[in-house]
Amino acid sequence: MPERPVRARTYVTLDAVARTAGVSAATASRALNGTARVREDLRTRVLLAAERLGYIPNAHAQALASAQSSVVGVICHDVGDPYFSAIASGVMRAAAARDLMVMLASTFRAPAREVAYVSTLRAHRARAILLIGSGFEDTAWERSMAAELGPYRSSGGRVAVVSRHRSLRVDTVLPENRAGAAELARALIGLGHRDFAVLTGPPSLTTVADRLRGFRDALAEHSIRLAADQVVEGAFTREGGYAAAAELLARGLRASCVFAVTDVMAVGALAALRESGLRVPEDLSLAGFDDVPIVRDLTPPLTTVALPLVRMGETVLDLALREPRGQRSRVERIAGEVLLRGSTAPWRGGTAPPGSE
Amino acid sequence: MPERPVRARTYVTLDAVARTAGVSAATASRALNGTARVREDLRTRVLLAAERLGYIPNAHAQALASAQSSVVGVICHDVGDPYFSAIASGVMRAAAARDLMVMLASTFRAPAREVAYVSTLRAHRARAILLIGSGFEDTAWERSMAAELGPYRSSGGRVAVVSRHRSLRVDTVLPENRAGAAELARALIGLGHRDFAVLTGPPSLTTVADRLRGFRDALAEHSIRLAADQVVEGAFTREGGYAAAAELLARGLRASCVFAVTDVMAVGALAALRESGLRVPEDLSLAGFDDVPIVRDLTPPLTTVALPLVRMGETVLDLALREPRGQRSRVERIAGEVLLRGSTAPWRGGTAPPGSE
DNA sequence: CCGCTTCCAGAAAGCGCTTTCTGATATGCT
DNA sequence: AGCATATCAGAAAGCGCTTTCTGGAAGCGG
Repeated sequence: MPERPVRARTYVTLDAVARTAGVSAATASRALNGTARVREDLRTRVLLAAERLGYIPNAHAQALASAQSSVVGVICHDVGDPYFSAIASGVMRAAAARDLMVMLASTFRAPAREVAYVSTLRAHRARAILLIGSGFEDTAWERSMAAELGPYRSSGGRVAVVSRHRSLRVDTVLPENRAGAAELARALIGLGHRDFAVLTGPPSLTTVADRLRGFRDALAEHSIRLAADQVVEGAFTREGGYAAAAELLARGLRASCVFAVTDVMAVGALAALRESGLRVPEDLSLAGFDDVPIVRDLTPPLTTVALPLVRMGETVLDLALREPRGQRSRVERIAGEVLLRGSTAPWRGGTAPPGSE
Repeated sequence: MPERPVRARTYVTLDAVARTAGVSAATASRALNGTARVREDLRTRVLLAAERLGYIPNAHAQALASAQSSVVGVICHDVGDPYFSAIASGVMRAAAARDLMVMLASTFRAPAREVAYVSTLRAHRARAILLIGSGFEDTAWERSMAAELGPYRSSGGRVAVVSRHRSLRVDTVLPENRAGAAELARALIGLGHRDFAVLTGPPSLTTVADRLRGFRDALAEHSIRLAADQVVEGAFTREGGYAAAAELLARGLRASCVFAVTDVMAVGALAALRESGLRVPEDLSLAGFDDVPIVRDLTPPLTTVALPLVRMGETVLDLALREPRGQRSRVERIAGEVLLRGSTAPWRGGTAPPGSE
C-alpha cells in the first residue's frame, strides 16, 4: 500500500539528483548552477547523477524561487509579415546570445489583444516586453496599455519598442522615418519627377504620419504640393496596398511617381498597377520604404528606404536589457538609406502616364 | 523594526487579494479561475479586490502548483525566412485560439542549438513542442533528439512536426513533396520542356530528397533523364539559390527549365539568372515549390507548388494537442497545388537558351 | 425533529526549486 | 598551540499558487 500520492506525471526532481549523488538539494543546486563553490568531487557526483537520471530542471520552480524568469516577450502585429519577421529574427538572435527564451505574440492588429498579451507576459514575469511596430491611436488602448506597462516597469520590467508612439515613454528604436522619406523624395525629384501620389497607411500611426510628413517636407522645398486626391489610404498589408493603388487609379492618377509608405504596400500596389496595364517604371515610378527582404528581387527591384531590420531587432532587446541610466527613456535612431533601384526611372515627360484614364 | 525580509521586487499576490476580499486564498483562487463554485458575493468581492490591487497571477507559481503550463514551443530554422514565418503565423493563430503562449526559437540551422532548445522547452514544461522544417541528417543529432523527445513524450509532452524525418515517430504534417514535385514536372513537360536542371538543397533533408525523387519519377514516365551535372546543390536560402544557379551556369546550362526545390532558392536563382542576361521565361523557365507569400508578386510570377503554409501551422498545433489515439503517430498529408504562373513558358525550340555558354 | 447528504469556505500540504542561515571543518595568524 | 577567519555543506524557510482534505452549515426526506 504505497502512501505516495499518485501524480499523473512525475519528473526527475533536484531532490532525486541530490539523493543519488548523496548530497543535499542545496548543494546539488549550487553544483548545477555554479552559483557557489562546491567541492570538486561532490560537483562531479551531482553532474553525473543529473546526467544519469536525465534531470531537467523545472523552469517554473526556478523562476518562482529565484524571482526571475528567463523569458522576454515580443509583441508584433503578425509574424507572417516580412517586416515583423525580419525584426523578430533579430530579436531571436540577440535573445539566444543572452540565453533567453522568446515568447512571441501576434496581435493580428487587434488593440485589445495586444493589451491582453502584455498582461499575460506580465504573468509570466517576462524580463522584458518588446513592442514591435506602430501603436494604435486608440485612447482606450493607450490607457489600458499605460495601466499595464506602468506597474510592469515599476516592478522591474523592461519595455522597449520599435517605432512606436511617443506617448509610451519607453526606450525606443526609432527609424528616421521623416528624414528617410524626405531623402527619398529628394532623390525622386532628382530624377525629374514633379507629380507624386502617395499610398499611405492608417494616418493615426506615427510611422505613417512621419513618412508622409518627411515626404511632403522635401516636396515643399521644391514648391511641389501633393494633391489631396493623390494621397490614398490603405491597410499596412499587401492587400491594403493593392486596394489603395486601385483606388488611386479610380480617382484618376495624376503623377509620374508613386510612393507607398511601406514596402509591403508597394508590393500590392505594383500588382494593382500592373493589372491595370501600367508599366513600372516606364509609365510610372514606384517607391517603398523598409527594404523588406524580398523587394530587391522584384522586377523591377523596388526603390526604397532601407532599414536594417534584423539589427533593429537585436537593438531593441539590447536597449530593453541595458541598465537603465536615469529616468530618461533612450531613443536609438536608425537612419534609413535610400536605395534607388529599378522601380524608379528618370522622368521622361508627360505627367500622366499613357494608359491612365 | 520590521521582520519582513526585504525582497527587491514584490508583486501583488493572491494572498493579498484574498485578504482584502476577506476570504481565504483557496477561495480567491477558485473565484478567479472559476474552478469551483463560489458564493456569488464572495466571488464579486474577490474580483473587485483583484481589479483594485491590479493583481496579475504568477504564471510560474500556477504552473508549478497545477503541474501544467500554458506554453507551447516552436522550433524552426529562422523566423526571418518567409516559409517559416508563414507557418509560425499559423501556429500563433491556433495558439491564440487555445489561450496558449508560444515560445519561439530559431536554430539558425545549428543541430546542437535545436537540441538545446528542446531541452529548454522541456524545462519550461511546454505543453507541446513543434518542430518546423526538415531535420538534420546527423546521427549525433538524431540520437540526442530522441533522447530529449522520448522522455518528454513519456512524461506527457506532445510533439508534432512539419515535414520532418520519419525517424522521429511523431505526429506529422507532411506536404506531399513527392507527388507535388511529380505533378509539377508533368505540368512542365506538358509545356513542352524536355531538358531540365534542378537546384536542390542539402540532400540529407527528406524534403529535398522527396521533391527530387518526385520530379525524377515524373520525368522518367517520359523517359527523360536528369543529367548529373544539371543537378546542383545549394543551401536552403536565397543566397543558396543564387550560388547554385551561378554554379549551374558555370557548368554550362543545358536545360530549358529549371526547378528549384524551394521558392526561396528560386528567388535567388532568378536573380542569378537575370544577372547573367537570361530572360525568364523567354530564355529559360523557372519553377519553385512552397508558394511562399511573395513569389506571386515576382515578375514573372513564379510557377510553384502551393502549400497552405499558414494552415499547416494551425494544423501542426492541433495535431500535437489532439488526444492521442493509440500509439500510432498520425500523419496529416498536405497536398500541394501546382500553380503555373508566368515564370514558366511553353517550350519554343532550342534546348540551350541563347546566351548560355 | 433528527440524521444523512450536499455544498462550499478555509486550513494546510505541497509543487520543485533557490537562498539565507547555521554550523562544522579547514586555514591563517600571533 | 589557540583563537579568529574563511570555506563550504546541509537544514529549512520560503517563492505564489492549486488542490486535496476537513468541517460547518444548509437542505431534505422520513
